[in-house]
Amino acid sequence: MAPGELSLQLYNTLHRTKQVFEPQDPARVTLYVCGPTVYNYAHIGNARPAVVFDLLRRLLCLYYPRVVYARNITDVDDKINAAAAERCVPIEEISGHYTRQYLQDMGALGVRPPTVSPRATDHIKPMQAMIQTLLDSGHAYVAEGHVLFSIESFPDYGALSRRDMREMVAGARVEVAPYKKHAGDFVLWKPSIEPQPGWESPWGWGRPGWHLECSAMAETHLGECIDIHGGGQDLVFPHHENELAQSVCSHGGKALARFWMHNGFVTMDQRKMSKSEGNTFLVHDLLRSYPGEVLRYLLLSAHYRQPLDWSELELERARRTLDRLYGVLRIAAESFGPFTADPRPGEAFLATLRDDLNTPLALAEFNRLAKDLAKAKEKEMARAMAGELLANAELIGLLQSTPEDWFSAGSSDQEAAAIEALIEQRNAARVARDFATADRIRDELAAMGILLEDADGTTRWRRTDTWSGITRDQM
RNA sequence: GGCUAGGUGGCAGAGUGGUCAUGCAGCGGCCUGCAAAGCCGUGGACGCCGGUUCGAUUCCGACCCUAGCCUCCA
Repeated sequence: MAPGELSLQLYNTLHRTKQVFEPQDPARVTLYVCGPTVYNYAHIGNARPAVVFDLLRRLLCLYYPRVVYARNITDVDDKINAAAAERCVPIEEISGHYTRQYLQDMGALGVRPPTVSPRATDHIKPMQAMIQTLLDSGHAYVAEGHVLFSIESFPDYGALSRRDMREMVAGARVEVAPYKKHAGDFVLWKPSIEPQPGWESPWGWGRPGWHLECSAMAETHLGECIDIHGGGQDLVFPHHENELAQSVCSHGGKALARFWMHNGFVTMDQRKMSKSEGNTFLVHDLLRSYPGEVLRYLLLSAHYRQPLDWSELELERARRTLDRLYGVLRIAAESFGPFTADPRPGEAFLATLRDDLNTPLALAEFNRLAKDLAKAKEKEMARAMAGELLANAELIGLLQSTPEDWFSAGSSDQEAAAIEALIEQRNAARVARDFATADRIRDELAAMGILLEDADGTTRWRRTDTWSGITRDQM
């Protein structure tokens, strides 16, 4: 990437400031994002990092020939054990089911599969090797069947989350396990008892601690130092702090990641959405009422580091916005189409994204182009606007349907034919100035969830039967 | 209590030391048999108090308020 104007700036949590991103090796850019623990359906808050870092990955791919993106699957965890026990099924059944579900739900949001999706259970060997290295170098100790990381062995501990461990001990609210040397020490390996999952190890039959999984998987797939490490803000402490400590100490002091990026939360009524609070919306459920693109649009409508308050009202606005964009494309295509996307997004649009993924500004660019497209009077102009709009949309993962598919929202060909037959009848009535009949047919269609629009001598229709019921005066 | 973010028009949400965000809603108009959609135009904002400055929403300081982390959590 050229210097200066064309630079990519990313906010680095480590330094709490935006910095110009330069990869260690432009021929192989590495990105690691903490993926889901698969014990339940993903809620919309879980989807935010998936969407945000999917976009970052798409952007990086535009400038670098090879981007290796790893997003792990945590498939060994006490919550999975609990879910399995509760439903009296094998652990693999829980993790397998929710892994598939996660990939399906994220796919519906336009999230492309990462380059690798490593599963924790496939990386027990490297985890054990890392633990041994930490034991050998005096950064870890064995106590009552556990292997613990000693935070006092790592002077930089707390640097990422800016925490003073002495303060934290003073304010500790939780009872500390008696075998810990320091209250902040965390588990690398812990003993298992049936039916918990476990593996043989030099420290007895057991399973890995959560933080260790990511360190080992990142090392295996991306190497000792990765370019960008991402995740939700709530992972900064303790997860990422611990991950960083383990990796740095087992790699002779080498940094784990050069850039640390954290997305803000999705909230509900200003409160963090989380499984433990029970105030979640599952992606799986939302997809029954809204196209994935609507959810993606809403997730990208605020800057990724800002909180995003989730509401029906905002969903409806996102849908209307996409309706408008598709509507402009539909009408313009009738006169000047079909359109094809430019080979590359517009430079103004790219500049917004290169500035720490300023998606609200990027989406504003859509409005500018749509406005110009709607006003275009000649083919050349229309094609230029639509080409740029579609190229931008492709990069950001929106407007991936055709307008026809978008507005018919899954209606079968038969249904569509029936609808169009009624529209014919209505238009015949209109020509005959029999407006009573025309309006009756329109009402009939409205009852079926079909909204009509007469413009430019044609009648267009769209499905509205999954709409939320929020009316204009409520917006 | 410690730490980290943030407080922008009716709502959502960018940004900036002095000319515009953008979208939705509102208001006026065009178009329409009527609607809907679209188009044109339009008002409205920077938590509070000081300071720096020719000038601050933007920089600095105090204060108030909100959220998050400190315990599993995207």
